[in-house]
Amino acid sequence: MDSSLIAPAPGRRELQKHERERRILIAARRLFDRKGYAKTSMEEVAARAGLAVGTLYNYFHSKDDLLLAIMRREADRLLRIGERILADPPKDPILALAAMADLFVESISAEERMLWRELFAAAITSPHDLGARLLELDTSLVAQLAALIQELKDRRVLTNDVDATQAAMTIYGICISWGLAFVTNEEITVVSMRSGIIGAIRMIVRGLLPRAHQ
Amino acid sequence: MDSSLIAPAPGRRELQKHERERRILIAARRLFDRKGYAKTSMEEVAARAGLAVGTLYNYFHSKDDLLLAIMRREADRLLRIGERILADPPKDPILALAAMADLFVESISAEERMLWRELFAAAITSPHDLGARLLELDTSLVAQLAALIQELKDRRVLTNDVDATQAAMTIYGICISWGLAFVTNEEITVVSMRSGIIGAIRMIVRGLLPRAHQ
DNA sequence: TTAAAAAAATGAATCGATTCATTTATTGCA
DNA sequence: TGCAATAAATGAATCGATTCATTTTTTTAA
Repeated sequence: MDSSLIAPAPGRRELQKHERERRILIAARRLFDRKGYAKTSMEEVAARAGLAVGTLYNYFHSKDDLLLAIMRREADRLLRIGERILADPPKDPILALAAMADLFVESISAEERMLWRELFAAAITSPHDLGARLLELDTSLVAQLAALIQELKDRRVLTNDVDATQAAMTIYGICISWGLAFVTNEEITVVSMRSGIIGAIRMIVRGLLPRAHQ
Repeated sequence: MDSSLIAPAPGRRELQKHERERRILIAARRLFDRKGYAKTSMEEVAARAGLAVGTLYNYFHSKDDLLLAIMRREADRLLRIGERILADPPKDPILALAAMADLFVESISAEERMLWRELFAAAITSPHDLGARLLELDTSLVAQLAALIQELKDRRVLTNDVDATQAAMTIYGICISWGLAFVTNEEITVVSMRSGIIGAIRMIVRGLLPRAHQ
């Protein structure tokens, strides 16, 4: 008989671990989507995954942690697309920055806004834990944005006065504040969030002061 | 004998109500400051206020609601100062906008940042409840900022192209994102938050495009 | 193959926010 | 003043996240 199926063989444990983690994530995802994050209890997630509650905590430190794991995929996808834009950015600075902002818009609208809302709140509440892990993402995105702006400066498309990091943080901050508005306000659509962000970018690029040559 | 003290007189209930609300707020404030919001239980607040837990809920819908009531004062002060700035704004647009932003900085740094952090998180989690009430404040502040920008446009200090509301939302968004960074990151000081915000305002006012006349 | 060791799973217990049926206090009125 | 009506206070009960001592499974080594 095949001992790898009947009798436990070395490595079995590792496989089981992945399989269970996957099962937990799928169960949680399904329930969070159907009933909402707050209304879903860890008991329910455990039941759907065919495990005991305590077991969930061997895989994820907390309910929020479970949520982060679910949302993480989207965030990673985001960074990869960002790399691509960076490799060959649009010539127009507004379009280039808008392309980066679109990543943010897409990722935040790819999942239930309720889930992002809970994730944001959890990240704020535990800055050392969840928050720190989301911050890594922020930092990477700001770095990408800063690299793009530096590139545009080098091409003389943007003024040399500007500090690329500062500009990146500012634009990213605008994305965050629109993102927060979006996830907390059902009246804000993906379209209005997008045009709000792009409008702000256009304004920043052009400036508020009257132009001599106009 | 004085019936208003010994025997219940009409109006006694009303007085008692205010007194108790005050006692609850003071007790909660003291405990939140000393032990932190999360570590303080409603039982403790009740005990310190000399009441039963259930009674707290006759005065405040939830623990978060209690927190909001504590922070509310600061927010109202903010709006009143905003009115004053609006009445006689600095001539320089950057200084004028910075004065408004300073309000935000002051109010957020006047209390324990941990309390703002919890309040922000709670507002995000319950957008219809707490969030809606904080949103009123945001809306008022954006309106003040927009009024200021309109004033600067009328004086021809800012370009006529700009949409005052859009600019106000953008600048306010930057304040919010810095505020979030501040409350979630101990390394960010009041000074660095302030200079970050003012730097961003300067950048927005001047724009990123190269200037013909430079 | 088997027994000890290590890892993982388990679910009862804890802790805290919130609810609600019951009790107590206040008010309005005769 | 005394009684019914109303408002407020009460704390035991509920519900859910999280912990942890115990049990079960898997691995290791003889």
